[in-house]
Amino acid sequence: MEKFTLEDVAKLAGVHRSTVSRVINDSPNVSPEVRKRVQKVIHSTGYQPNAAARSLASQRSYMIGLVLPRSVSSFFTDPFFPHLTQGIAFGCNNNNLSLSLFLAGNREDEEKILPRIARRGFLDGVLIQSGRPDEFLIDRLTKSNIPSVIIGRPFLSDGLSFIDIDNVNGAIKATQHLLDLGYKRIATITGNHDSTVTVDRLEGYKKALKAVGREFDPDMVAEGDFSEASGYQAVKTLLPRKPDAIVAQSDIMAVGAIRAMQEVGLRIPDDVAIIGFDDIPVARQLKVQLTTIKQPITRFGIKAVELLIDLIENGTKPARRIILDTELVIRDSCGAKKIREHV
Amino acid sequence: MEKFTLEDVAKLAGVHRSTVSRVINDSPNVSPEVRKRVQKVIHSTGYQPNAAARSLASQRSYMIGLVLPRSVSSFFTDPFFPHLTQGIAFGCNNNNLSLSLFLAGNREDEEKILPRIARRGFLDGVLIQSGRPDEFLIDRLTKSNIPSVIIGRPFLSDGLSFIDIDNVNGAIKATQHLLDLGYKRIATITGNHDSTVTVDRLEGYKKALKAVGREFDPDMVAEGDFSEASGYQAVKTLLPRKPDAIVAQSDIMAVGAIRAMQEVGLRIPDDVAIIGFDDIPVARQLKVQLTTIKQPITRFGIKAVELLIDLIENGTKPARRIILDTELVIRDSCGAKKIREHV
DNA sequence: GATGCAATTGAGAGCGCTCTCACGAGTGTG
DNA sequence: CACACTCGTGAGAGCGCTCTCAATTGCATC
Repeated sequence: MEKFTLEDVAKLAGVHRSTVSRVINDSPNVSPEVRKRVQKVIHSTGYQPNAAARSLASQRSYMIGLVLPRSVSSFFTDPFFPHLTQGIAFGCNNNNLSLSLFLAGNREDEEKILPRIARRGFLDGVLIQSGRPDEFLIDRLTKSNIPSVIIGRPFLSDGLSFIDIDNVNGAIKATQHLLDLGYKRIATITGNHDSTVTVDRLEGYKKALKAVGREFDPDMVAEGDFSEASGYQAVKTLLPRKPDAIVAQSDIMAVGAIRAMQEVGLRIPDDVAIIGFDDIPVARQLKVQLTTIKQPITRFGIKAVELLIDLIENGTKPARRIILDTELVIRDSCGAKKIREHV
Repeated sequence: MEKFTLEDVAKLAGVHRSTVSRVINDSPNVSPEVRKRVQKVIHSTGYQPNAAARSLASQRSYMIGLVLPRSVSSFFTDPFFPHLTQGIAFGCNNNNLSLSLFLAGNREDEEKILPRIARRGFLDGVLIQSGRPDEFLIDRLTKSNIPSVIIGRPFLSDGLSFIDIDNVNGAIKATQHLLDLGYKRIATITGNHDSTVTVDRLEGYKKALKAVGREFDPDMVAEGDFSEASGYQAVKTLLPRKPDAIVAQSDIMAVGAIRAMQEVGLRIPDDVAIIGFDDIPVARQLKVQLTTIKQPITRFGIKAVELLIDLIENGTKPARRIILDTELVIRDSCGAKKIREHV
């Protein structure tokens, strides 16, 4: 098992190293008998080509990186990220790629990580979670010419390839749903303002209101940070404004919001309706199941990997963009299933 | 920027490739002036050694793998895993290692992943999350001679190196705390029974009861699966037995349990006390802050990486074990801070 | 001034693959 | 039967590093 190389396989099969290489990379130019003989040896010996040698010779590592800048601290508070990571891992498994994970806790980490990521001969490409407006890692990595796909629209998307879900439209659907049900005082809990996700979902919220001639009221907006605790806090701010419905920009913030409302004895959806965003499992597990905007999280991850492969194989120019659709999932937290006598 | 190699740096610095290599790997035998000159060139050109070439020549990849078998589906329902992953990532950053992530969704994934992990020249070692009793991946990987550290005591730990927290003792502390406060009918919500975590924590619970001469009552045990929903369900089973306190084997199950109890109007800790396990952030964010057994999650991850490095550098024999201590964190969910007139 | 020794540098043989090129055998064509 | 052409295989030159060994130098020693 120790140090078993191509050469050894070749000897056992009575052919030249080159031929074994051809079999492994299923090149067409090998006669059926020889191919069979070589495959038999490979199988019986459990031979696996040396990854480093292969990378060096072929200039391909078949490994991609997933980079989470320090700004993505919600990796640990929002189940969205583990799910996304899972989707990406699936995409990698399906395409015989390996996935390398880079988590930066602080600026120092980012500095330390950067040269490792950009090192030639290491990664074929990277997926970078978009972050704040001036994202150090995105800036550096995209400049380093390594094929990169940004997960989520970056603030400056010029010339960059990215994949995102249609946040604007998703928020429109959510707000529209509440409007259709006759709610009048629709508040919203946003993520942190320095995220395009927040910006886009807020824009959708505004657009939906405008579409029915409703005035946008800044007082009906509370800023959170995509954590459960921030949803809880946001409700404290919002309650004095007497909303009858809330658009939460993430399910996990909706969970926090519900907790806060239940504490003061408000019933959902009777007193206040609430709609989330993401459709993570917890949405289904609440006592009052959460109506939400479903993101195709797993598909999102898989598509991201496929887009990156496209860039790796066919060049990064021109920049490509993929926007995935969302879906309104109606459960119980907005009262759509009851007959509403409102309006 | 394209194809800039050691040789190019050498030419610019007017020395031989070997010398540049020495500077990069800070070998002592380089004169100060030359070292300075070479470093200047490296800096000004932004040179980074080719990872594949280096791995091939040195037989070290400076990359380790984190393997999550399909049985670890709670990666997505329990925040414990993202935190652990973070700890591991920190450990890697501190030691200039890269981290490769392998998530298996099903058996097919595991088969597909295995040869990639075991490929020579790819990983220096692997961290494997322990799983079910007959874990396919653990079995295969440890047999393949790649240095491996199991995260969490495996069922069959013979000859394997692993790291775990002291689950038995942690559960003793938890149960003891409730006993000390005078609770009489202490129930417990466990994880899935085919996990050593569950087994160990249940054992601690039993031991603590026995230590004070209390009989163990199987009816006071409800099996969950470390998910919030299972904690919720478990309470439904447990309530008819009228417990006055509950040891939940994870915070997230405690959250579910609390939700269930609040729904039927039980107050915490006045009607039922509850203690969790893990000390994830949510424990602090609940209205009634959760008393819990704190795991040093980040340190756990860092230590795991260090143990693996030890195995890589000094050989895997004899097998090494690290058991980390837990800590009782007293908050409000057990009533310890009020003066109890019970007993 | 011959000798020994440490410090510094250069030379070059790998590491285990891929991939182009050359070669020989087999096939078809006029 | 000479020719071109395809197909399968072998040869061997890299890929960009590391690391051992040899060569060179400077300096102390006797």
